[in-house]
Amino acid sequence: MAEGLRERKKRQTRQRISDIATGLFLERGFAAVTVADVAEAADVSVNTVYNYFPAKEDLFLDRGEDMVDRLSRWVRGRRAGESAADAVLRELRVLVEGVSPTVGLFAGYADFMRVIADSPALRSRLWALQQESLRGLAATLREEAGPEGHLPDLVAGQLAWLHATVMGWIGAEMIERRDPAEVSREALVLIDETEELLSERVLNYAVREPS
Amino acid sequence: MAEGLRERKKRQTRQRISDIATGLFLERGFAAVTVADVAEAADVSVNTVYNYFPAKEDLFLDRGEDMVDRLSRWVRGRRAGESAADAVLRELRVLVEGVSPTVGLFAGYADFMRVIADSPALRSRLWALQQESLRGLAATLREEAGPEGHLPDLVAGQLAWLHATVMGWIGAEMIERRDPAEVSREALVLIDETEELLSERVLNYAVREPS
DNA sequence: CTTAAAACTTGGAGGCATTGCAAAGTTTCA
DNA sequence: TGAAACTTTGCAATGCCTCCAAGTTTTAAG
Repeated sequence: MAEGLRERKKRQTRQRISDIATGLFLERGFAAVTVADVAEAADVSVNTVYNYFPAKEDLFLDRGEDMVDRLSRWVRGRRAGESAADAVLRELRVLVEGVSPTVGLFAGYADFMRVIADSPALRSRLWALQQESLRGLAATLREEAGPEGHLPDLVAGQLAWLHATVMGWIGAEMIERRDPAEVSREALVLIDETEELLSERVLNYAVREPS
Repeated sequence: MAEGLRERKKRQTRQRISDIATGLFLERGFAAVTVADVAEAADVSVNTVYNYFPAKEDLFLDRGEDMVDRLSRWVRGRRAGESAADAVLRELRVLVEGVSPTVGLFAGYADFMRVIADSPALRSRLWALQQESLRGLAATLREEAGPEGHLPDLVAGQLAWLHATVMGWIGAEMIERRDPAEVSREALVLIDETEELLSERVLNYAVREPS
């Protein structure tokens, strides 16, 4: 059964509102655009906007929500013989080395980050997403390596910190309008340095047994 | 020159507003008390409240602001032969072992934490304070160990994470109304486990030379 | 094809945080 | 004592967000 007309329209409307809102925020800044502005530009009522998005911040950070699962996904998909940390480091290096937009390595990311950096509300929401990511990763590690003790939470904390640190650094550099390829190269160095700060205990946690 | 009447009154008023607000929040929760309620209870106008506190959240987290300097202070005060991490671990252990209210080890902390846990706005503000603490610590480490490379930021990240993790765990346990002495004992174990996750690199960073 | 139920949209009213402004009221200091 | 400096206050306004009741549209059953 093909998905109903209703579903399709809903997704389209949601996407349209989010796109238009993002455009306005990039153009004028987060604070300078009201929800009423967004509603008008998207040709819906303010109530409809709130029907799709719980809060104004979600209009801008809608996409970043796939970032929440990223760490858990990477760990769940680790290869035989790889630890959780190995998987995270490998996946991160692949994206950074490939100058992937997924990690912010594209010219337009500067504008995006500036909007966030200038808005306390958006920064807050971003931290909240990172917290969620951390919680999710801890849950995954408890599933994969047993729920005993503090280790799942502690290792999750280390890996989430690693990820947040690298992403934060990239954001800070990109906001200076630096060349993505150059930032990519230096980010790889940062990843190396950060890896050296992780203990063996962390690096060898939750190794997937060879099948 | 004795401090003027004006200064004294200002400090008293500020303190009174903060105290009354805290009492109301503890009693009814953060969201259920309006700024107008606080103003009325403190017998001042709403504008006066905003004169002293930038936002509603600051009425509750006023005290937590000494927490911002804590890590920097500990590191700056490290003893001869001690690294930054040594100092943080030592000071933290002293407070935890002493069942100090400073680290949340007192019965009333449960109510305090519940108010925060129930309010996204307060949680946000708390993260913001932690971020500030991290930034401050990184600055301190750059002063104390030289500004080259990423190391000051990375080590600051590790130490701030350690502190936030332990404090967060204590908060979570105290919110369950557990016995402070018991939580203290277990927290010491957590600190041990966490220390084992720090690399030698971190543990030996910024050692103060024997004078 | 008709029709009732379910789901979506909308307008309107209202609560609350926060800001700006100008009119008092108070404290300081010459 | 009187002007300067600083505080407090009332008032108005903006903007986020919620609730509610009245339409509209889509679905699915008959």
